[in-house]
Amino acid sequence: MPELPEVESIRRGLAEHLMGRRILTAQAFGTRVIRRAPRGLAPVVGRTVRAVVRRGKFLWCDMGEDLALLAHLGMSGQFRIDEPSGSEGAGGEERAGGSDNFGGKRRHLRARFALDNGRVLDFVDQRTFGYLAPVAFQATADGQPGGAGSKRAVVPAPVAHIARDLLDPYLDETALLEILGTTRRAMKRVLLDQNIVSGIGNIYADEMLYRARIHPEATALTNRAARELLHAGREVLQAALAAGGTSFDRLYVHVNGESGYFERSLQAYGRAGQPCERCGTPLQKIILGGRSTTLCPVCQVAPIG
DNA sequence: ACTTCGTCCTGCAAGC
DNA sequence: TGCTTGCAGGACGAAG
Repeated sequence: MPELPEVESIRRGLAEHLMGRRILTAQAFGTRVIRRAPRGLAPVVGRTVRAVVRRGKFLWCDMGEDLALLAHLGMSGQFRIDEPSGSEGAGGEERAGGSDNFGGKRRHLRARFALDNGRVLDFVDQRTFGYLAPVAFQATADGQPGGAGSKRAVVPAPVAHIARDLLDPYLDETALLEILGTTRRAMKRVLLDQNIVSGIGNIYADEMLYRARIHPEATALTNRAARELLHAGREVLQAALAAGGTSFDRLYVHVNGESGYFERSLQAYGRAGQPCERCGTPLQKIILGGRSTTLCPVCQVAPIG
């Protein structure tokens, strides 16, 4: 489940390989990957990648002339850049679980782009929650003129409602703290709401709340707790980002969906039943908003103002 | 207007 | 052993 750190790592890898590259051909396999692309992938053919940009878990190639190739990885989407089939070097495959056919049409291949440097960009996705769509740009609602030090942004239209993330220097932190302090929704729901703060998924939401010692069902936080949550959140994201930057191979834009993740440093997610690293209490698993949630029933409390 | 819920999809794990 | 069932997840549209 790629969240902000993973998507940012992928963005960097893509930028390295795609900047200035022209797309010669674009092919979608099946219709699901282009379900949000009325005209399919055709609009990007012949266009050149000017930049690779991210907002929350969305990323896109800026193709200039009011065109973006928008991508969401869903749960299992991967980008891969390969040499032309048949010319791959021997012994280059060392990845655990690397059972894909190399050179031919690999399993779960959803789209393929031919680049002007002879390489191929593949979009691979097992669970098909990801998608690609050539779209136009639109100004965001955030950064109201005169707003607190925020800057207007222009993003692909389908992303205009997505908030900035915790690592975004233009995040309106005052407004976010206000929401955290007054909301009547469970705090984990708020963290997962991409319209409030973006980039956080089920894994890092649990981590942030655990580290900030805040119960996932806590509502309106005290100012102190809200600040603590943002602080813990930034630490979690930055640590994961630092770890993710090291897992790149030359031609592989993405870490392997399973093994490449930053699970080593996770203290809450997926550890239900195991002892809390702080107090030894077995971590508890609950369902919140239809999503599995892991927490320490002793350490994590609902701050009452 | 606001919040919650159901849906999409596939592979793996657990249960009978 | 082989089958069925359940679970996982992000984001969106529908329903409350």
